[in-house]
Amino acid sequence: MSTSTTKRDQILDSALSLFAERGFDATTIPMIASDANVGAGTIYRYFENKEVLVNTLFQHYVDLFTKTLEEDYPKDAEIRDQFHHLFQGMVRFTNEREHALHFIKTHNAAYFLDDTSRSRFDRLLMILEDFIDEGKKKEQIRDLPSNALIAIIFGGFLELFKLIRAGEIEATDQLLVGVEESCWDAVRHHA
Amino acid sequence: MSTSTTKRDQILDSALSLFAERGFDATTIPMIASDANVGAGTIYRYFENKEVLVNTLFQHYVDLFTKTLEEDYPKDAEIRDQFHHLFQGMVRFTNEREHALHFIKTHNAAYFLDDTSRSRFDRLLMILEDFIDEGKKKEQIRDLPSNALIAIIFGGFLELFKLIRAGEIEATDQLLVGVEESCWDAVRHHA
Amino acid sequence: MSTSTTKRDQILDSALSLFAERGFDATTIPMIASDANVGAGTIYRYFENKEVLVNTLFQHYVDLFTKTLEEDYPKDAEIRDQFHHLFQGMVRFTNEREHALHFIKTHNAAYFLDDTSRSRFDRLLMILEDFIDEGKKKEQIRDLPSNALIAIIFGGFLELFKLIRAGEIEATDQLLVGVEESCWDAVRHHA
Amino acid sequence: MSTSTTKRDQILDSALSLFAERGFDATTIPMIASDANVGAGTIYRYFENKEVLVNTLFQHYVDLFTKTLEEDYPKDAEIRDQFHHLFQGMVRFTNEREHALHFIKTHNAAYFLDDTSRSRFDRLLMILEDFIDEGKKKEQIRDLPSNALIAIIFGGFLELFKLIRAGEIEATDQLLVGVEESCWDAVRHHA
DNA sequence: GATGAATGAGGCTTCATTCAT
DNA sequence: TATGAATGAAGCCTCATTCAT
Repeated sequence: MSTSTTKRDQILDSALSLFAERGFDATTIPMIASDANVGAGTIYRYFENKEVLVNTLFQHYVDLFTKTLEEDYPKDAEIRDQFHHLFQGMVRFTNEREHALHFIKTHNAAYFLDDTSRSRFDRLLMILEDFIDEGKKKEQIRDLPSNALIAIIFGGFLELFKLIRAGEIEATDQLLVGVEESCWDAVRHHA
Repeated sequence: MSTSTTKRDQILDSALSLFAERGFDATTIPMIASDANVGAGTIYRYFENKEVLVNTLFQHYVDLFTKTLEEDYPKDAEIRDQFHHLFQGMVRFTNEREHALHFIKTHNAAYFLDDTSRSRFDRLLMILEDFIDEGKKKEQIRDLPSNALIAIIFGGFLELFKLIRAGEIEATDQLLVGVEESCWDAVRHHA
Repeated sequence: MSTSTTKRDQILDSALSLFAERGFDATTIPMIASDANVGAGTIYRYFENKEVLVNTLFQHYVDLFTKTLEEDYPKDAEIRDQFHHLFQGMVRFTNEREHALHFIKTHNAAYFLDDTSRSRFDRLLMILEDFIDEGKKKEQIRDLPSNALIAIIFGGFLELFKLIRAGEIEATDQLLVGVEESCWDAVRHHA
Repeated sequence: MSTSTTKRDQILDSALSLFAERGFDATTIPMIASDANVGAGTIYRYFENKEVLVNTLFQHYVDLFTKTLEEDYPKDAEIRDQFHHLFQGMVRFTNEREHALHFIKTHNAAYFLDDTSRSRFDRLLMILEDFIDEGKKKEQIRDLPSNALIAIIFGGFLELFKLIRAGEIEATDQLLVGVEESCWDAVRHHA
């Protein structure tokens, strides 16, 4: 009856926090094992090696994030409402999985990512790109390169959540409304 | 007066590029030595150990960046002009020292930074904070927590320069003007 | 009375082939378990540990080989006929248990053999020694140290069967007759 | 002025004895390091990994043995004299490098040998094969497959030297003369 | 001062062995 | 009795650091 966490999940959870906090290279297998309360050898029953573990994790959260953004996406709504949907998605995803977005952000260009990981990440970017491109066509979004605009929102948003995680800012609704407005002003077309 | 690069500087230069490109943990001392054309042992004549090296480097570039932002700061000018000064500073610093800002960005929360490094980095943030706070007092900057606003500009700006360094965007003047405008719109008070 | 192979025998069979083919150290318990179609833990119901398993196996086949040589040994026949009996024993034993003699050969000086294994092996050698000694007394076998002569026939014979197992030579009757003659000429007293 | 043994040679020497005595898989790098009085890491300055070490060693001694057999080979002499030359070569080689021939013998079919090692070993066999083939043409050597005859001499000889190394037989000149005669009788054509 | 050979602690990974089911 | 998931000791190998030259 209990929502028993499997060992595999414990390992993935521990790996996520540690990779997010210290980075892949500074995180050792014994660290993950000890944090997950399993023997070091146990990790190898579930993941062929450390790189497979990090790629599995990366793909899992990139896919989850992608799903979060795509779910109930208001295809026919106003650009501003679509932006709101995406922003809310980021917020919700970050709240549910404290470290996931930061992990994705800090590892998306890493040398150890395999082709699958890279293409999953590209798919994620494409969602944002499509949104930006449509907004530009409707002249509601600035005429700057799409990836530049993505970088600005994504970068700003994540840097902000680092502060929230560090406890330096409290994530009130009011703050989030303000930040959303700020990010929107960064990308929207100003008359 | 001589322009001859000292061994110490060669080491710091090599360490900067390698740390920026691969990260601290994935960079080995022999890699730095070989890139700097010195023996591995030589590094230890100038730096007690790898952590001292990375902290020295971090402090050096944080200070240099701080100086760049402070130099000729238009204390009495309009907020918008002050923002322009800061933004130009970031651009200039990034252009002069290709890897420095990226290195600072990717390592500013690392587990191996010592107290001095952390406080130097805080001092850097304080410049931005002071600017923000003054702007808020004059009601020309949004009423959001200062560190939140810093996160947004800093985060967005750096994410953007990652793309430029990766060659995915060309850093034309026009682009920079557009990005500056975008960042400014993110923080300024909208009527 | 039943011919059903017990799990214990399946384990011993698999261990024999694997030890013979790959050697003790390169053979893992999971390999043996999987080849024997039993769980890895099951092996430990029958054998205290890997060393006990290999010693059990070694003793089993050394004893079997010993019995093969002793069975119907023509005590009162000519030396040449006794030699023929021994040689035929080796051939028969090798044919019946493809890997057994090779396993004995490659493991008879191994670091993990216990005293029992060593003494059983000595007993095997003694049969050959007795034969040699009697032959020397009758001046039908060369005057060389017994163990030297055993080494020569044993070594040569086994090296030959390695080739046969590797498929590099076909074990025709004609070949075996020739080899027997060759080995006999190596040990017999020449006028 | 001293014939200082280099560390590389110390490592090779220790590896040779240990591989010969325990086999490749049962020999650990720390064992080799400790026997050679070097740090474990030092081994990796000279050999990329354990497999490169064993292949280097194998090739070195196969080549040395090959050279020993080829040197002053009496091309135009009687078959018997050629046999004497080869046998003396084996004896000399074994005396000079106690473990080398045994190492070659026990590892020549190992799974970790690379192509170079295999082809060097084939070259060694070819010397023996050529001798045998010529002898068969002259009807002075038995009509048995060449590799079978090689196996018989090689196998017998090595088994014998195992005894000598173990101290169970003393390698007097008289013994060696007798053994040579025995081996010769094993391969020669009998009227 | 400068070097790079040498070291050994510590990381990744395997596998003999245990034990709950 | 049989299993195989779990463990952790130990093996291979890397690399920060030392030190003789």
